[in-house]
Amino acid sequence: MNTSATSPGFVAVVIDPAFGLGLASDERCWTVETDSTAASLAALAKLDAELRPRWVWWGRETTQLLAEELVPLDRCWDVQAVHRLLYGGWRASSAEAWAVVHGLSVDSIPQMGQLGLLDIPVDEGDPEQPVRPDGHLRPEWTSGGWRSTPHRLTQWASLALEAARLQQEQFSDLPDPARAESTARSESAAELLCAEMAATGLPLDVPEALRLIEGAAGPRPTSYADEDAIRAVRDQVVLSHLGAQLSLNLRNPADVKTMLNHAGFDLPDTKAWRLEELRESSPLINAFLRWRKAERIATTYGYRWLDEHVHDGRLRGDWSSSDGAAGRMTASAGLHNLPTVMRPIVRADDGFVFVRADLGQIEPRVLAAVSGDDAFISAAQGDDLYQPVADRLRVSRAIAKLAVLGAMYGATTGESANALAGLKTNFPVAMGMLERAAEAGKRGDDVFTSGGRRIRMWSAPPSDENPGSGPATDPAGGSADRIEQAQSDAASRGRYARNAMIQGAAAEFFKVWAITVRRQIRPFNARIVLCLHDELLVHSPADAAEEVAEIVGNAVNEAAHYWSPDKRVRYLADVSVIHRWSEAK
DNA sequence: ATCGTAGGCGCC
DNA sequence: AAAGGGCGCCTACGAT
Repeated sequence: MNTSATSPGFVAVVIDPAFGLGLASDERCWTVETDSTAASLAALAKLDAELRPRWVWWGRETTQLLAEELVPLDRCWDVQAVHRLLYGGWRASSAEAWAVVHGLSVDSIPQMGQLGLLDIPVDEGDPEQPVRPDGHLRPEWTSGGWRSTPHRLTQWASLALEAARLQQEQFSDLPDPARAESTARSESAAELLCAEMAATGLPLDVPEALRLIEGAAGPRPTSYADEDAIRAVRDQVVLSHLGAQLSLNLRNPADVKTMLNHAGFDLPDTKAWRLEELRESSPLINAFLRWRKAERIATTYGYRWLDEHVHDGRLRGDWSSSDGAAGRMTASAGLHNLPTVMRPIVRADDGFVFVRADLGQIEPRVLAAVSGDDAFISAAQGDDLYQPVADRLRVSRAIAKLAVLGAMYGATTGESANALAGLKTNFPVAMGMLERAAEAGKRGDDVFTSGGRRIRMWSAPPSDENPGSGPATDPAGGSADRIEQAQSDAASRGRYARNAMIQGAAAEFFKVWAITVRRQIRPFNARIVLCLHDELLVHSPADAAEEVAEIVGNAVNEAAHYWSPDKRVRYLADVSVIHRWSEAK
């Protein structure tokens, strides 16, 4: 099927800050010479308005430049992001994407530098050509050589174009090529959004952050000795509950187990949820749990974190539009796991507010949509999905919720597993879809999300291959153990595949929502500053808050229209206008 | 010294 | 109510 009549044509672009733009379309290659990055980006924006193409670029090196100046582009094709969609996993270099679309093994990708003694010398051909005789991209080019001359810029752009065309062709192998291609477009725009979030940063109230850190971790240490002393004071609060002068390290779980043993508690591990139940009955455990909270802030979100990741009142980290598992966004620098107690420090600038929104019950709703289970879809038509499920199963809402979540996560024991039988009889289509994914995973077969993302499975390494791997375990490796291990690996792959169908589909929906918001809030000078799996935080001028909030809410319906395989499923967003992140419900 | 793994916890 | 899926980041520790 040819969609080129209705969709904009590809134009590939590479940007060299010193020189200008290298461009390639199906008809021609050309350059736009400029004397600065700003001029290059201005020229690009002008071309975008004139040609209205779908921009093709290799990946990060381009999106980073665009994001720094916030160039307002929307339609794009990010070869590295599309590669992750097609191929799965984290690896996403240009050389890798190139190799895969050309059917070359990624293991044969040439590296820069000396030839190893055992390497078979290959014909490297003409260094002026970006593609080697063996078909791989020349490493000297991928590592920056592409920008050394104007001619090379256009060559490099035409290769990006070729890679994109080949990626497009590869979608024809998927069950729904048109849908996968639309995922490729939204994933590409999400990558651009990620680059913008990395450049913009999350506004932080630094004085408040310092107060909070001091409360948990004590004053900023002035020396290593001082740091030790402060730590000792923190530890002493817990250790003082132990009558004897036991020498133990609270940061060593084995020591903690010993400590609890002495106090009369025999526990398999020291996980917080397990200790939580004993909190009331033991001042020691209570003190220890409080210690762990403080220790978390002191070590992960303390002064070092502030110094390393917060500058000019902005918390900045790397953003990736799709992690290696199911395609959720990831972020570093604590952007995705800031403790709730620290959320008050996320504060809008003066004259600005946050428009915050989260999707309600998104995972079961996408399960309804991607499975096409009529009974489940009908449960997903109202504001609450779990109550209708509970009514059908004749159980409480709490049990129904537990069962649905358990079905998506692959729970095997407890209450949720008990209720699973009810789900299977009442929602056979949805449960069957999950079951099939789990079976494929157990076999080691890749599975695909609704939008066409490959979920790559792994298999247990053959145990006689590398006998010495792993920590000093029994070299004999009893075969019963091995079988048990293989079964446990298979079960683990089953849960992984099962969950990836849901987590991945929810991530696809979320990204369509986010990029829709990104595009529509631009005229109001508002920006997305945080994406958290089902939650969006928009930094908006205060006087535009109402309009931005309306856009964010409406964009859910647009995302549903664009993405959802079933239009009857209802998607909900809770939207609020706040000054600090902690004001969210 | 440096590396990989395990246990743990933060968020969803 | 039970403890299942994902990620990043911390410390401790054993192997190299």
